[in-house]
Amino acid sequence: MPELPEVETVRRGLAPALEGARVLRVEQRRPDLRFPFPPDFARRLTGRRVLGLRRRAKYLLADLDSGETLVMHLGMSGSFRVDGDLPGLFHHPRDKSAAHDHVVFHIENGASVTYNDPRRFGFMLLVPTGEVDRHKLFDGLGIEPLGAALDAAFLARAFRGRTAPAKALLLDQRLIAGLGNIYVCEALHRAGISPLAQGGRLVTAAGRPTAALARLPDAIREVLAAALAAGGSSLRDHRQADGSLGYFQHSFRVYDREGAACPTPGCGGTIRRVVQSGRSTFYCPDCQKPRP
DNA sequence: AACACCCCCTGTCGGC
DNA sequence: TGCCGACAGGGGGTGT
Repeated sequence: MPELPEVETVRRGLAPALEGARVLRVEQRRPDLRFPFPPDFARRLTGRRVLGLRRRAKYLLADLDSGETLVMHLGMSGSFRVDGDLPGLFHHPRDKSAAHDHVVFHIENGASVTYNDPRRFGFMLLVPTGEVDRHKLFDGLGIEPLGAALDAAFLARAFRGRTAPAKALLLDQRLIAGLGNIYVCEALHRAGISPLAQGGRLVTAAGRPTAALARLPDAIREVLAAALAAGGSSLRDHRQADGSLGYFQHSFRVYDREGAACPTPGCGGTIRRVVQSGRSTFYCPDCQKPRP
């Protein structure tokens, strides 16, 4: 599920249950996810109050009154479920296998927050709050794609001289942090840029953004904003924390649409699927330039 | 340094 | 119906 719009949607769903509330009890049902849980994981959370729930890139950060921050990443298949009768929350069916309910946080307001992750590519860490930015995972992270730093000049600096394809550069979390396979494909289509184009070809000899590259910041912002407004994308029945389904997948223009007509007005092309760096890329060979 | 590839793990889906 | 390979929203690690 989780690229920036999905993680932010999860954050918004969990915040009412967690922010300002105290953790009464934690069930940690296995020793590890992608990585081992931190030593004394449950004990270090028990009795702690959650001061705030933040997001950085695709990470969720729960700042605790102990001075530690619970760092959570959802990997490919992680999701949270909130159960309880807290105002603003509601029960929803446990439609995912309880065999993959790996962590349950019992909150003093009567809610419980369950982390489910079949593939276990997600993970949880505890890091001193003041050291999060210096942590190995965060130190090299790139800019937030919805922040003011994303503009054509930034992309020109990032892409200049690079031979890697534009798709790979946009997926590189050290440049821009938060985009994933879906929204990179969607943003490149909206900007009319081929995912196969070498990054450096989108920058002039003088280091200026080409016209195509100059369209990319708005394309990224627009697709992320639209996805956020839709509550993210729900593939394979992934649910938001409150049990509802995001619906941006109905607005995909290219992702998972191989063989479909390109939605660009007057284009007439057909969406293609290719593999780049081992992952599917969807694009329109007719309106995404330059052609490979 | 930059890039390509493999891997982690489970579930699902399409083809035969 | 059953089996089997391909593939899935991420990203860390390694080899060239």
